[in-house]
Order: sequence, then C-alpha cells, then structure tokens
Amino acid sequence: MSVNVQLAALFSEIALLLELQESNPFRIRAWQRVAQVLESFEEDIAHRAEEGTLLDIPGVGKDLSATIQEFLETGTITELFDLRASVPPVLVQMTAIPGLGPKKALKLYQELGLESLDELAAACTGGAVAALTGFGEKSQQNILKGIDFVRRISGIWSLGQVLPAADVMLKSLGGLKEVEKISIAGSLRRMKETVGDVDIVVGSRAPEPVMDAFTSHQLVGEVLAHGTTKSSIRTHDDLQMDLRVVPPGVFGAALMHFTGSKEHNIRLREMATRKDIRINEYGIFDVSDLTAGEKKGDPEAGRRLGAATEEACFKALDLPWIPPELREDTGEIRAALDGTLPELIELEDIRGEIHAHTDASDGHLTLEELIGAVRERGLSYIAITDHSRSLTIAGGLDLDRMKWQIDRVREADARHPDIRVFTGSEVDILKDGTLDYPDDLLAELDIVIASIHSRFGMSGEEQTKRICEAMENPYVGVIGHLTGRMLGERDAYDLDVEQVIETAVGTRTALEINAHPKRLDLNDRHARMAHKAGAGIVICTDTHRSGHLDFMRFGVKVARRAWLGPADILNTLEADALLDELHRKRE
DNA sequence: GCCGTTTTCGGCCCGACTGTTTTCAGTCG
Repeated sequence: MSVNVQLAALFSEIALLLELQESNPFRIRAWQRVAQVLESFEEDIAHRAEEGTLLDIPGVGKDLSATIQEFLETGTITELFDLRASVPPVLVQMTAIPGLGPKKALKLYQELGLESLDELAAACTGGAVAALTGFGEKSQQNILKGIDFVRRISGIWSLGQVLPAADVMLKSLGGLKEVEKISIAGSLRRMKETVGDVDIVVGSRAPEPVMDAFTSHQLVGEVLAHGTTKSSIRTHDDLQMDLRVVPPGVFGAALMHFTGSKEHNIRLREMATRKDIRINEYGIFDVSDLTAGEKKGDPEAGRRLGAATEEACFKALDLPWIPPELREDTGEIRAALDGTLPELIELEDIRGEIHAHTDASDGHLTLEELIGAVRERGLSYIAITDHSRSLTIAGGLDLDRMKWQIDRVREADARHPDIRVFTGSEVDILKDGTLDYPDDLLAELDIVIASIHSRFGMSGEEQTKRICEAMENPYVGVIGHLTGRMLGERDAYDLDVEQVIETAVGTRTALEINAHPKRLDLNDRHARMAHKAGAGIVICTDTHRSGHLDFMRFGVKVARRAWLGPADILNTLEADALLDELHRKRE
C-alpha cells in the first residue's frame, strides 16, 4: 500500500474518532477532505514533503502538514495514538451499522455501557435499546439487522458484479410508461473500479408507480426506505440500490447531483455560493435577490438558471460539461474553467486487442472463434498471447508447441485478410527477472507481453527489481497487469510503482491497463501517473472466454478516469503503427 | 482545521427519509 493511501486511511480514522469525541464539525471535515485528496493524489506525498511543498496541497495547512511530516519521519501519528486510546473501539464498530451514526452510537454507549457488538445485540434482544428516548422498537430491530449485515458484507463491489443487476433494474424501470428519462448515477456512472451501491435517477411526472415498481421488483430482498421521490432497496444478494425520481424538467440537475462525487459537488457549490448561486437537485438558482428566510424555506426559490439537462446546468455555472469519470475533485473544475479539459478516449477509438488466450493454453475459444469475435466487434487486429511454458497450471506452451503456435497463427493471418493476426505470448517473468522463453524465440514474435504469475510474496524491493529487469529485455513490448491485484480477492503485491514507471519510460516498454473488471490494473491513478511520466499505455481485455472482449469498455473507463485521450493509448493505432511503437526498443 | 477577486476572523453544501417525536435530530448520499 502506498504511503498516500496509508495516510488517507489514517486521516479518515482521525476524522471518525474526532466525530465520536463530538469535536467541531468543520475540524472533522478538514481531516476528511485531505484524506480524500490523498486517496487520488498522483504524486508520492513523501516527495512533496522533501520539496517542502505540502502546504500547496489544497486543504493542507500548518497542522495537517506537520502531521504528514510526523508520519513520514516516525511512521506514527501521536494524535491518532491518543484518539484511539480515548475512544472506545465499540463506538467505531457501531458506526459501521447502517442507520447508526456517531450521535446514536455515543448515546447507546453512554446509556447502556456497551463494550462490544455482541452486547449491543443482547441489549436489542432484551429490549433495552427501545426503552431509550430517541430510540424505539423499530430502531431496535434495525440495529439487530444492521449488526447481522455488518458481519456478513464488506459493501465493496466490483463493476462486473453490479452491472448485470443494474442493467436489469434499468431495463425494468425504463420500460414503464411513466418514465420519461432514466440514467445510472453515482460512482457507477463515474465508473469507479469498485462501488458501494447502485444509484438510479428517473425523470417522471408520476413518481408513485415508478417507486412501487422499484420497491416491489423481483430483485428486491428488503426495502430500506420508500418515499415519494426517493427509495432504497437491498437485493437478495445484499447489493443496495437507491432510486431518485424527479420531474423531467429538472432531470439534469438531479443527475448531476446524484452522480457526484460528493467532493466534486461540494467544490462546485462553494464556487457557486461566492456568486450567490445555489446548486441542488432541482436546478442551478440565482438567489441574489432573496432574503435569508426565502432561501431557507423553498429549495426551488430564486431564478432558475438551468435544470433540464446536465449541459444546461454546467452552462449556468459558466462551465463546459464535465465527463462523469473526471468528477472527483482532482483538478477537473479548474481545467473546465480554463478550457483545458482533455478530450477523452472512447470505446470506438480502440482499433485492436493485443492480449488474448486461446484453447492452446487456458482460453476457451479456438483461434478461429477468437478471430470471429474480433471481427464482430469491428476491430482490425488481434495478438494471440497464450501463456508460456512455466505456467503449467494454465496450459503454458512449451518450446515445441510454441513453434507450432507461431506457424498456425501466421497461417490464420494469411487466411483472414481483413483481420491482422499477430503472433505473441504472455510470457512469465521468472523470479530473477529473466523471461520464460529464450530471446531468439521472443525475437520471432510480433508482440510480447511480460507478466508475473508467481511468487507474489517477494519483498517490494525484489519485486520491483524483477519487473524492471524484465523491461530491459528488448523484446518485451508490454508489461501485463502490473500489480497483480484481484479486486475483492487479492491485494496488489508489494511494488514501487513509480520506479517501475520510470524504467518503463527509459526502456520504452508499454504498460497495460488490464480491462478485466476484477483487475483494472493499472488502476486510474497509476495510469495517470504513467502517462504524465511519458510511458506508453495499451488497454487489453486479457480475453479467455466468449464475451471477454467486451471488457474493453471497462479498460476504456479506467483510461478516461486517468484523463487519457485517444492519442495516449497505443492500441488506438492501426496495426503497423502499433507494431512500430512496440518495436522501437528493439532497434 | 482551513481559507480569503467580498474576509486574517467568521464563515465552512444541500435536501430527503426515518423514527421518534408533536416540530425535529440524526443519518445518508
């Protein structure tokens, strides 16, 4: 885990502990804000500290910069140490229960003297919670359910897990005659690599039938809230979905609001407030002529400057439309103001796939089936990159089979004049950084992707050296799935990503954005870092089965979140130009 | 705790739903 991410987690913990101490809410927000900034901060925070430019980071002042320094120098934060000692751990556990925040957790702790979630569950069963003022029978039941939920679920979902359910719900609701407009919102629309829930926004003049259809849908396991404009459900698989229904005339404002991110919205509103403009889910309002009382009562008070579409809302703020993938408060508002928003890559820009497995190793498609699938999707080239000999578990090809493979791929290429079929391999990087095939074999291949599939436990220093060593090989065009992480299953192995990127630039080796929804590796932050440093980037699906080529859209989304355009991705090039790029290091 | 093309002090985004209350606090997104 990078220092930035470590610090972000610690700052979030400090914010929560301060909240449980009933500190000044704005002080709490200061810690939260910097935690969020650090999470997506591209540069290594240690470098900024060395440069002495910590104070230039938005939200970092005298105290927080001193805390960052302290952590970098000592590995600990005194304030956090003290907070942990003074806040009972059960309070932190309680705030993970849906519906329980700091205030209620504190009340339960103080009134009932609880020390664990088990004791809280017992207090609920015994009726002690319902007897407290501010709580009742319903709260008591909800807390019991919540404890069960906390113990069962991580609340982190990968895109591949949520999209099918989201599509089903979107289709069902979209088919209702009352629904005029509908869209996914929230982190799923921003295409974060993992999401906590599914947000849907509907434009309709008749909200009740839409709400009823939503809360009684066959996917629903439990209804969490059911209002006239807002409802929440949990599916049988424990995935939460929130639906918001607004009049079609304010759909754009609602979509913008519920797409977030929260930090992006806050930044926009802070900016708008200075100009006496109010932003909410009903529109962008000029409130300069209103009294304080008028502003308070009616969320739609004032002169509406925009609401129907997102474009109109951004225009009302003198901004161009900002793509959802950029709305993370990482400089997109500044760029929009300056007119320097990047042109982002689209799925249609991708010309070919260069990482795919056939049934010669562990893929499920024959060579011909794979070529057919490539043709169906309008791509113009494919590289056949089956596994190398050491990866016996995945049917890696030994030297003889590899030679057979090269011949049959060349034959296939000749058979299909409309699709360029490249020879290739996903060759294993061995423990010492050498490759699983000799150089004279690699030299025959059009495309060599080098990846790590073994010894994930090596130290960060060793692992970094191993990968950098592999990049020094002149035939290695691409490093596959750089960090090896599997979302929800396996953490990234220890690695100095900055060092690897530097070597990639120096050796002219491209880095892969692996588009499999469980991998998404490089992630958006690393991809942005790599591009800024000048590394070449390809987006690959690592196809093993029918349908996997469609993962490309996930990889494209990662690239978009990394601010990358078509010119920044190598497999937007035509076949020959791509090969030239990947072979430059062979010269 | 941070911050300033209205401020170095006084602000700091906005609204819906729930459950418990007789008008609202807490939680959530």
